[in-house]
Amino acid sequence: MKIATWNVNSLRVRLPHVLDWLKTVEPDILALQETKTEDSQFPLEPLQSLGYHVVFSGQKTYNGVALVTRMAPENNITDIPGLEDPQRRILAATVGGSRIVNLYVPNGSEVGSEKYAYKLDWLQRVTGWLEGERQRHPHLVVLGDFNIAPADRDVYDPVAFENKLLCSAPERAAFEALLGIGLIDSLRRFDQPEKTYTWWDYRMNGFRRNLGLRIDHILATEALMSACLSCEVDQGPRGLERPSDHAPVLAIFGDSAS
DNA sequence: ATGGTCGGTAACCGA
Repeated sequence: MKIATWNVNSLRVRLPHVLDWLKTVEPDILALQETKTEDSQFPLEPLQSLGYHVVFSGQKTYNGVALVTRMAPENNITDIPGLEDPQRRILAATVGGSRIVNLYVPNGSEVGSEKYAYKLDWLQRVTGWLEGERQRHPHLVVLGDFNIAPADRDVYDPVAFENKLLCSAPERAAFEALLGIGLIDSLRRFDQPEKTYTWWDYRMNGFRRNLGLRIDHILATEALMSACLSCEVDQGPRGLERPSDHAPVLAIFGDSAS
């Protein structure tokens, strides 16, 4: 079973990349963020024609999440108790017996800003809800754009980013709290190339110079992780013409998840 | 040199 996450920064612009990637990699589940598409405008048919089910929660201009799945998604959720949020950032579904939670965590704008406070509050509320999800679903995957680089090795210049957005102590503590409910950072279960990142700023030739951060993650419960065979970043799509500023992250699970 | 580039949408905002 192949499970992936990809912030596409506008699904309509990135649709050719997404379709090519689905054909090449053939994931069982692909979680998309920043679709930036109202549900009435969602490009459903091209994805369905590849044999996928699709559920989505979008809005105009900003945010938006989707799940592209081989097996039919069940018990879909786009809103959680205790979080009245018009921003479309959460999409959970049960797929093939596993609970899949796709998150587009708020960016936070700047440490100390109103958006930063919203980010931390959002993370706290979502983590509280996920604790219940973890109890209800032994096979739980939480994946998406977390907008948090968990440690200094996830940052191309840790000194410059010290206590800056995406790296501040409260954000990293929020990420640790998420792991604390019983989730594992799948990429760190495996050896990775030096300086493995998932996002590179469009400016400054960031990708060519590998000036990146690792802010997109696939977390899973130990019951699933014990069957995880690999997790890696696919930098290929980031090098295409008109790329997203994020690369997909892909985890592969064997059959023996128990 | 404290910039720079995208996407969405129509002068800027958000990332």
